[in-house]
Amino acid sequence: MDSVREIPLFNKLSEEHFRQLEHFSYFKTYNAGEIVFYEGDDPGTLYILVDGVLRLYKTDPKGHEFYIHQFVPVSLVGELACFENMKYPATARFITSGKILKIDYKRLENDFFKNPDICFEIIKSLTRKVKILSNVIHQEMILTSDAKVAKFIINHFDIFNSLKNNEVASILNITPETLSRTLAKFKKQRWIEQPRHANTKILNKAALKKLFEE
Amino acid sequence: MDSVREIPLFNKLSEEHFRQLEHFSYFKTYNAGEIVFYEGDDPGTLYILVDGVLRLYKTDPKGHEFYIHQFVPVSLVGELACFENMKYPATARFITSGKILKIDYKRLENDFFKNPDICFEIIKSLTRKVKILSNVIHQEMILTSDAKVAKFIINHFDIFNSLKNNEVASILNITPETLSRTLAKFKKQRWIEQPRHANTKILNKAALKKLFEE
DNA sequence: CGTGAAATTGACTAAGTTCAATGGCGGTGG
DNA sequence: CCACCGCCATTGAACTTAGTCAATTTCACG
Repeated sequence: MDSVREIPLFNKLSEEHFRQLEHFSYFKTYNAGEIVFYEGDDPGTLYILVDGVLRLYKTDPKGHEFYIHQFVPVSLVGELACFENMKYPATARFITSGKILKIDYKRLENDFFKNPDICFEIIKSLTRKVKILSNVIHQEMILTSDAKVAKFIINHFDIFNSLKNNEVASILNITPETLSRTLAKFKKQRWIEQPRHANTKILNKAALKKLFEE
Repeated sequence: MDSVREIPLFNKLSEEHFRQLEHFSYFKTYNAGEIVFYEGDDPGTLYILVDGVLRLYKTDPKGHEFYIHQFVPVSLVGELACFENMKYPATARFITSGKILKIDYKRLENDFFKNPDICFEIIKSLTRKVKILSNVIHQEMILTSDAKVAKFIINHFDIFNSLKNNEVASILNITPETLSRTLAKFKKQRWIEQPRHANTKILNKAALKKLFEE
């Protein structure tokens, strides 16, 4: 994807707007591990993720990363900070290599947002984010560690199997030790099975579900 | 406020739309303590708070209320559940008596959302919510209890003074005991002072700030 | 005053994290 | 081929933070 014209968010833009947009936006490629913006950075740039996986996280005073979400293309990122003119509330780091369209927000004409199609896309994006954050709150504040692990195994079984426990723990915002102990507990109850060199098997889905469905 | 015509969200609506809207919406008054909807309820109703204070909270498996936000008029509530057709992710309860406009979402014509002014209001409402939830995550996941209390004292000094510690604790999602101990700690450090029958005095704002600004 | 709610305090508990030790496993290089 | 290295996983013990429970004191207010 090399042109703003290919971005779904803008698919109904007028030719005039396209030409404007091209003047104050550009594509940038990133390597895995590179930071797009830091929590606390001043706003002003709107990001559209067009390639790669972008992780959003906050950092606590002890330096621990608190995982919030991983975006996949095509996603609008950073609009809250821009709309509200507040510092970015989280850090964005590429997990894979990727590409982003960077847009100078301040130079976007207001009438840009008069376009109903753009508005609709923005509403969709914001709605997704409310949902994401609402889920984060549920997962982190309401569920116990056991419940989080059980939910992840059931709802993201393939991801669970493809990632190292290390990575799973970081997504769940628990330590690898806690994950290890929780899995040991599940195995002891014979709710799951982890044969050597093979995928985890769920033996008692109902028991696992009971942990996170009240 | 007795007419949909007075609601800012709709102030640019056509006469035609007003008449439509009046057909599938109605005002309802509530007493303090009454529930507007429960977490887990099926969606379908859009709420516009026009009078009173409405608390949004989740309930954890132990039955504790997890405070998320208190809305004041005029606020759109429940739009996420409606847009995404998902169960309400939290419970809404009136703290004071109040009044709400209930709108049957399914009967809203799609062209309702073609109205740019409506879209703009929805974007504003969603933006507010992303901000609210983002703050909730910061407060609850990143800050310690001490930091939460310090932040609340400084940023909501008047509210802190006007509420019972009981209430403050519930807003901060900590127990009254923890709040009491934290305040005792602050007093011992001479960061605050609490003369009998008088408002709390902040003696060392910088020290308090350092607790929640990294 | 007296009564019931709110606040305080102490001892204990619960849930997870931290730290440290150990074991497994795969890849690499002599 | 195997010894070594580094990363990951596991396990135990101590620690941290805040919640729980219970007893007591304070307070507001009729």
